[in-house]
Amino acid sequence: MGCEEEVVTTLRKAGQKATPQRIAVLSALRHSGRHMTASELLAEAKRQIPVLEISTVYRTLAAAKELRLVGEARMGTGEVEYEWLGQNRHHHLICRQCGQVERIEDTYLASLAIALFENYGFRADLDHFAIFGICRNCQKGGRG
Amino acid sequence: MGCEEEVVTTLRKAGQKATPQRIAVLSALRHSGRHMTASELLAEAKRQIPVLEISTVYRTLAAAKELRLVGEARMGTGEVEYEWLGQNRHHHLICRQCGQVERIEDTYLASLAIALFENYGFRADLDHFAIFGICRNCQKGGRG
DNA sequence: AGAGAAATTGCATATAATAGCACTTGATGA
DNA sequence: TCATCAAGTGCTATTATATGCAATTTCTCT
Ligand SMILES: [Zn+2]
Ligand SMILES: [Zn+2]
Ligand SMILES: [Zn+2]
Ligand SMILES: [Zn+2]
Repeated sequence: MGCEEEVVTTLRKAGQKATPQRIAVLSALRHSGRHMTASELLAEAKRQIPVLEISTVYRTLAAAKELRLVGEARMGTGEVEYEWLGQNRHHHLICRQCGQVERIEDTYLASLAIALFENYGFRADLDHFAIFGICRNCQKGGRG
Repeated sequence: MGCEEEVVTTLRKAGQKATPQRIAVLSALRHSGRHMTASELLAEAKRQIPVLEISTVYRTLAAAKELRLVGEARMGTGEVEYEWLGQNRHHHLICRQCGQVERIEDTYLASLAIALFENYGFRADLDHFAIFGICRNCQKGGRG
């Protein structure tokens, strides 16, 4: 299934409207396969919808986040980064010193979710975490 | 040790200057023992330093966060909430449906930190997390 | 106590993100 | 196909946070 079709069916299934604006923004994000900021998405989606407004981009992303289609993370740059999640879940380790970003799979956070459910009955949505700290290299005194 | 003295010695030990502005902001936060927003802290600290500016409050909090004296968390309200950490570490579970906030001790996140260190050599700073999800009550169909 | 360097502040301004509101559009079903 | 109506959009205004810079203040050293 292509980006557009998946976006359209998912929105409709959730009782939301599949507008050209949303389709343009979300399929741009899904298609890129990487983190993108709201303004990057605006620039990209404007190629299809020239009148598109940044507020529509934000509202689209907020709605898609509710549906857990996209994840967001503050990676330490000024702007929030968004990413298409679909079924997959992953997280990031960010070094406070050298800025290096490492991607980690969901395993570690998944076991946290299990522990929280067993102890608090809380069903945690650990979709896309940014975890700050010091990387292996910088601990050794390296500059990363 | 009172709020002010602890703030002063910690700042000096870290090579930072203990200005009246910082002392007022940080000891207000420490003294309150709860989450406070930047504007609440401005209002409180202005009682001592009437000329205090909101930008100074933000810069003070950013510096203290670097020193890991204070934690910040986005709890789903519009504003970032700050809290004095000192030596203690805790986290919060926030229900996306009813808004209930539960406080959890550091245990769960501490074992995540251990796993990340063993597997990636990454020393994670899991100071003060806000974890969103659905609480026990709301899962049962309750309104929380 | 006083000089000097460096950090910090106030002020003005910029940027990121959100919200209100009137108008438009997509989905639904006759 | 068309009427209906809630959801979504553009536009504007607002809020929260960050930054540049000149003036001030703290700390250190003498
Ligand atoms: Zn990611
Ligand atoms: Zn590093
Ligand atoms: Zn807290
Ligand atoms: Zn709940």
